[in-house]
Amino acid sequence: MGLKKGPWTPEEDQILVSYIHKNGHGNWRALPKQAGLLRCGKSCRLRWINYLRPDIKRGNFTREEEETIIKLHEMLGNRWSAIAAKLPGRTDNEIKNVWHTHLKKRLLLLQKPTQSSDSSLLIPNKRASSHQKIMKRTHSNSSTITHSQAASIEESKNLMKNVSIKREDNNTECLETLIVPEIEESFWSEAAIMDEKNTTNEKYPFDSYGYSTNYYHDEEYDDGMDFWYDLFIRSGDSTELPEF
DNA sequence: AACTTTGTCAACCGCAAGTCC
DNA sequence: GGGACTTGCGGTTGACAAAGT
Repeated sequence: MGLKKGPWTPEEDQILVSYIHKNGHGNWRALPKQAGLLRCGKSCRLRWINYLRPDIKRGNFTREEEETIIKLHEMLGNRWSAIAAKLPGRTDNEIKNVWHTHLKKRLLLLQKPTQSSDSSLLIPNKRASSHQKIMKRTHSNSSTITHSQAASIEESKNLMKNVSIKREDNNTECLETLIVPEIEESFWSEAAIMDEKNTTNEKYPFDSYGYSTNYYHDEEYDDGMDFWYDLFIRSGDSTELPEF
């Protein structure tokens, strides 16, 4: 009762930091009362662990850190604290956020579709609009299902093949339709081979993580994932399939 | 320019494990 | 042994900013 919630103010940060520097944090539950903070102990602990600790590393994750997260997640699953233990200065919360906002989508885009049952993750929302434009020409060949139906289709079905996703808005029917093209098998195998060999050539200005290979830079793509996204889309249309 | 949608990330919540008495 | 309390973890939420319409 009477405890504050929500974002911490600089003043609260200052109080917490100076208290811990002076007294340590023996008992988190008792700490806020002793320090004069209107927060629960849990909130104080979280703020210290995730933000105020002196050994916290700030700034974007490096490529090496991202690769480490991907590899460790492959081995450990969602054990964020265990993953964080291998990345000095990074917190489990931060790693969890990076995974959900960047790495998971990146991997899903490059994974074989049968490994995912959640079609909503196959296409980053941010790109839905341009994707919609690109896909209009294939519209006539597709059947239509609702988004929720698509999400519940079992792994046995290949969601990437001629499935359209109907979007719903405030219970109104079908405002727009997204069509996911059939992907040539060669797209996935080629991407995997390229990544394994760390190949750099004109066909692949970016590796599968979305980083520039430095050999070639196409100004059309300011983001390596745009390159892969376009390649992904084009590979579903044999008339525009790049030279695999 | 106004409104809507989407992405990001700090913070919260519930639960399980650990510790103390 | 077991109940009360504390700590730590992972999933989820919500505020805010940026991007899109």
